Amino acid sequence: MGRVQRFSGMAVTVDVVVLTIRDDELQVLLVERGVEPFRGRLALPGGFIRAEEDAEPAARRELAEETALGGESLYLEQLRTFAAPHRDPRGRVVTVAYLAIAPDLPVPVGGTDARAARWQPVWSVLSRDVELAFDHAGIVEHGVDRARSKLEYTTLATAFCPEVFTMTELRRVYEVVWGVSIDARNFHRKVTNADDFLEPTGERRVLETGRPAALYRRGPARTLFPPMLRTAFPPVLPSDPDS
Amino acid sequence: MGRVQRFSGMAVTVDVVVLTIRDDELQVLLVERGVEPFRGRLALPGGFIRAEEDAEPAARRELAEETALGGESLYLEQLRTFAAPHRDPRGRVVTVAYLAIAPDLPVPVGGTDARAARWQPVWSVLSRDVELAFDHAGIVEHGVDRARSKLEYTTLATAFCPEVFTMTELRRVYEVVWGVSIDARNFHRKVTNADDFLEPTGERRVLETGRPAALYRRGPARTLFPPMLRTAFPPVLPSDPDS
DNA sequence: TAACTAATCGTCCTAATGACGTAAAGCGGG
DNA sequence: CCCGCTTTACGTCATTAGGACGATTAGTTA
Repeated sequence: MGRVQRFSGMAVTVDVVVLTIRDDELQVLLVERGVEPFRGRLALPGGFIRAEEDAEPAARRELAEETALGGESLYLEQLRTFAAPHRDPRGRVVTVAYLAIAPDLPVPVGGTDARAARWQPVWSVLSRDVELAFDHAGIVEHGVDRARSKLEYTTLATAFCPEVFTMTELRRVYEVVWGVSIDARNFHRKVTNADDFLEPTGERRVLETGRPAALYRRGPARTLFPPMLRTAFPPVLPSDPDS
Repeated sequence: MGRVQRFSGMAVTVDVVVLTIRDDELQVLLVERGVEPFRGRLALPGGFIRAEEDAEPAARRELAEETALGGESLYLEQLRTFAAPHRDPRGRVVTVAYLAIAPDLPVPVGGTDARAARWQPVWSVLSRDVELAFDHAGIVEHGVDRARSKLEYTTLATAFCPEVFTMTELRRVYEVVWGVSIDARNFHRKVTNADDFLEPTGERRVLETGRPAALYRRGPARTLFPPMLRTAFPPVLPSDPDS
């Protein structure tokens, strides 16, 4: 059986948009590039898929190598593939982009790699205040768009939360990602009515102030019914047929 | 600047899941393979991305070459990328899968290519009664899944319809793709209330029997609000909306 | 003990929608 | 020309989801 490279040999990479909520802001994980092209510029963590490796394991491996983010508790889904002919000045590079959602991490992630990994508010990327390498800004846009959509009809919001969390923490996820404010009482009613979205742990957490909050963990449901519909669509991004 | 093939040279292809509704069934467009591997087996239309070509143009080109389907009125969106190391026995082939939706075509499509293109009911693929080449059965599953979901939140259903269509034709799209039956009167009310989903043409079509039906064309809306929620999720396999 | 804060529960009212009845607009046959 | 048949179009009713917002609860700190 002949090798196929004679048809079209292209480099294939993975890039990961890791989103989290820090300081009541939606933030994305970026690494500073140590080599040309775009040396010193911020970019998404990622790298080449190995010869005997599927795309998703490659995404988890690159994430672990560059940002010391363990893949275990990390939500990861394929976003879309970017294949514009000249998106990489080195030659033909096709990248499979992934979207990851992480809870707010107790320690700032530092790569085992030479490059420094850091969290950056997504608005600074979407507004182009921070310029990313390659077409990574567009990839971040797609990732944020996907996350915003999936909060509506899936239980993805819990991926932003730690193992156990309060109702208010979950509500903050929606508020921060969507950029809206939500009535705490209606949110509480709706979320507790949705089947298998949340499981009460029975425990409660005492905060500095106010009534102690009940603690929940994610339920088995992956789709949300009835969905959390955004009545008004906040200013976001250019429209996109995907997601 | 060095070439990048030294990192990981892989063949990159596109494959297209074209869905339509024929004979009140959801059908997928397949081509018979003329070469090894899987010679004679049915497969999705597709082929290698050219050196200076983006993925979506490649999908439209392959579709035109193999199935004589013009890309103009065709809805096309990226589905996802399949990159399992041994999905192609010839070597490392990564494929970017696309989903296309077409109205029922007046003439059966014949490829300008040597291979014959034909429509096949999706249930025959999903049930594995018809075995496709490579991992294409799984790709079809993803495509059908995507189409079913997007009927809920987007105006994708109109992509199954011709330029102008009746309310009943649109309702049949939902019934066939979801495999459910829908009350014609509630559907009519809901669809006409949704903003910018449909535009009445003012014309009406006289059929052999029954009251003439008003004709509509797609409105500008791409998302559907309020969405068409599936209350019950039907079995994925054999669909029989009648009876 | 009072003041304060945040979480939780409850009430009202409107919009959405499932179930289903009924009228309208074409046909063919007597 | 009316009648029965078929399919589309419109209406009614009852239930439910959900937005706005009042009131209560359970902790804290002063």
